[in-house]
Amino acid sequence: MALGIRERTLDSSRAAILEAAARCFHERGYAATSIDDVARALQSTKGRIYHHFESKADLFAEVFRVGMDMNYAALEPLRSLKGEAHQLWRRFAWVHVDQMITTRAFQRVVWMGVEMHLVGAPTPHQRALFEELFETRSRYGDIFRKLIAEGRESGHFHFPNLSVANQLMFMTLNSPIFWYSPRTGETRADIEDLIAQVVTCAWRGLGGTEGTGK
Amino acid sequence: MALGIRERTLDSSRAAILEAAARCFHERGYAATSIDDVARALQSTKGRIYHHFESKADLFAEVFRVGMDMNYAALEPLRSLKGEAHQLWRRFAWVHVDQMITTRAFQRVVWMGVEMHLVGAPTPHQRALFEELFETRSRYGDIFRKLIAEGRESGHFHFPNLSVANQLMFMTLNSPIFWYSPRTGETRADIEDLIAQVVTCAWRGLGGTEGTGK
DNA sequence: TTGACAACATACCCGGTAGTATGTTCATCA
DNA sequence: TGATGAACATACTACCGGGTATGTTGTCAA
Repeated sequence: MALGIRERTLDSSRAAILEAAARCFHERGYAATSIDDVARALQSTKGRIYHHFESKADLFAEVFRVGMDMNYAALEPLRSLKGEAHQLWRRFAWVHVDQMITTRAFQRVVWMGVEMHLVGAPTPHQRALFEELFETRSRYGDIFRKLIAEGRESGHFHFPNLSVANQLMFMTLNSPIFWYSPRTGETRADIEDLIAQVVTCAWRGLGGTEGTGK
Repeated sequence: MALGIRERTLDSSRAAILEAAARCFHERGYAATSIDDVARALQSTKGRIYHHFESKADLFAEVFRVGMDMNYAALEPLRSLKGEAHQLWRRFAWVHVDQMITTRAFQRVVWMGVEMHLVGAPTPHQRALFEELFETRSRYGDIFRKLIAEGRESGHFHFPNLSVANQLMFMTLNSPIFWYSPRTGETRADIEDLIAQVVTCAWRGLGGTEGTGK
């Protein structure tokens, strides 16, 4: 049975709201963004948003979830790859940085969510929701943590403390969400050049032996 | 003439407010922090804060300024040093990271201020004030930018794009404001160990030749 | 000692915002 | 074709937070 207009528009309407919310949260932060702001960005009104989302915190959580889902989806094709950890790391890191650039509004929300922790989640339901999202985010981080730990054991990475190295690595890989903004006339090649610089910087930071990364 | 109680307490009272404001902004962000929050942190009331500061934005700006002042003050003893750029960079970077850790609440506010740009500064007076602070921050950044540019020319650093390298470097050096939190029983040696890891990571990221940094 | 003023505390105002209650429209289906 | 409900828009409420107006107390100078 073919989908009716309702079924076809529902997801796209939700998606449009999430997109606008991501942009607003990205630009102004969570607290400084009002639901009316998001509605204005949609050329719409509050009613539409509250029809699809229970609360502001819930909307934020959904943006967070979508952002994480996009990350997992982007990494998925690589999960089955076999090979040395440090080489896998480079491919994973590349995809991650690509995500940070191409979906940066959502990724910024993920960042903000991790930063905020449980501040501003009054109801138990919301706390549980966020706990679950943090868990998801944490498992995502573990993918990379595991790779650099293995890379160190195999002698391809060199750093004294795993947790610190992991923090510093993610800082570099995530950094485009703070300083990247699209330039007019920018090509895919320009972006890939940027990605390469970021990945190389993180690679070096991990003490990766020069030249063997690519 | 000896200072009266008023003169002696004025600065310390202002300083206490700035300290509390820095902590609140650090923990909850600018928009989510109310003046009452800061007052509560001081075991005090709004009246005290508005007696010393014109507005919330003004208070924030002052915290920003103090943070930047501390950075400049910390670097000052090194400004007269002569030597090769890449070696100077390491000493400057060390001091910078130390600042990020030991005065992280203020430094986080500086970060937030740069992030917010001019959003939420409605009056021309506030805009001008923030413009000046950004200018100060920008000049501070130029100190490092100049060093890594010279270090590249002398063949000690290797990176394709100066602006990108500068961004990535600062991301690493600033990162403790996001992930560092003091541990119980932590010694100065522990902190210096941390600083060393951060500086080394940034050094490597810049393509610094291994071993010559220390 | 007393007037003046700094350094607050208290009480209040008002605009903005999260959330709700109530229309309104239009597709779908019996 | 009329009833139903999804997908909104509109109108409203309650509250919070920035800012102000007005006490209150202690200090200092004359």
